[in-house]
Amino acid sequence: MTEPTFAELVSRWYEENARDLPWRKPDVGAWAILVSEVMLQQTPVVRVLPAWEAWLARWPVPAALAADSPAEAIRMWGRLGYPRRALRLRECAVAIVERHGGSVPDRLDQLLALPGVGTYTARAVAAFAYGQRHPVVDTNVRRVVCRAIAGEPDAGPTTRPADLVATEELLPEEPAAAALASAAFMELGALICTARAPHCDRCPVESTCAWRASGQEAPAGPTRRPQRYAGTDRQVRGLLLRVLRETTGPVPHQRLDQVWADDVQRARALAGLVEDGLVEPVGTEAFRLAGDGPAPPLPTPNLTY
DNA sequence: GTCCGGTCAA
DNA sequence: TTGACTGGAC
Repeated sequence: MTEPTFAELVSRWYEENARDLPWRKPDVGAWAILVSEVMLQQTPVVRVLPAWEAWLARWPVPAALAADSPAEAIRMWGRLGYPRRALRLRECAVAIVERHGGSVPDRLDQLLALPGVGTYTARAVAAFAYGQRHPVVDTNVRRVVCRAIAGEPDAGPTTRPADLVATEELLPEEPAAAALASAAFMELGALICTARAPHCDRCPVESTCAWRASGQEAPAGPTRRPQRYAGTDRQVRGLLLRVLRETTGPVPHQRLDQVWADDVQRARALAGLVEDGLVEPVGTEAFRLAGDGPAPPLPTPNLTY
């Protein structure tokens, strides 16, 4: 009898303990999975859930989103944060229509070439939507592998090629089992092997965890600079965008002036939104969400002769 | 106040 | 390699 592997232990735990998330249901297509991965990039599951449902109800296929305006995408993004993701997801839909006939590609290089799709998301879609064998490494997986295998207290701030290799070595050979294991690693990091207060008493690999065995050392020091939000351009961008989102069409600049008192910072934030393609000037006195114009005129039947 | 994280551009 | 990019939960 051989000992169960690390991936087998975590996968068994996953099958008993995974959260019941809608994008994990068996009949969910690649587009829905791609949308969920982009939304989850920097955002907790609970906030993504309603936005994902609404987004896919409105745009069930990439071509539907590609045909709609950036403004509508930004509006539907709501308060998920990092609204450039909405813009990129729409650009991604356009690219999928133009390059791949409207179907989410299944090749890693083609996924990586899509706007807003990076190392993590490309592998997540290839694995979870298409059942391919790829290491899928987000911050949770990096932490799990770093602790349980290397015995180190903390993973580095970014995913490095070595992290992909270390994770790949843990995957079962069979592609579907590998995809399941990747989902299981992520879930373990999200629910048990959490950053600050891990629940080792409920961990399926506690007995083989190198970090646990070595005394569960705390991370050496702060690995990240303190993050601030209040008072930053980020906050001002958010406030400006909220006003624009809640209005259809142009908003007079006087109304935008009310969201933030500091003229210099407000102007800088607004210029940044324009620079990012989220907002566009209308004349000299107003701004609107990108493409939030009147519907393009329908071709009118020629009745004039 | 503190925590959180993938992508992209600089 | 570093920093910009949000907004909600705690």
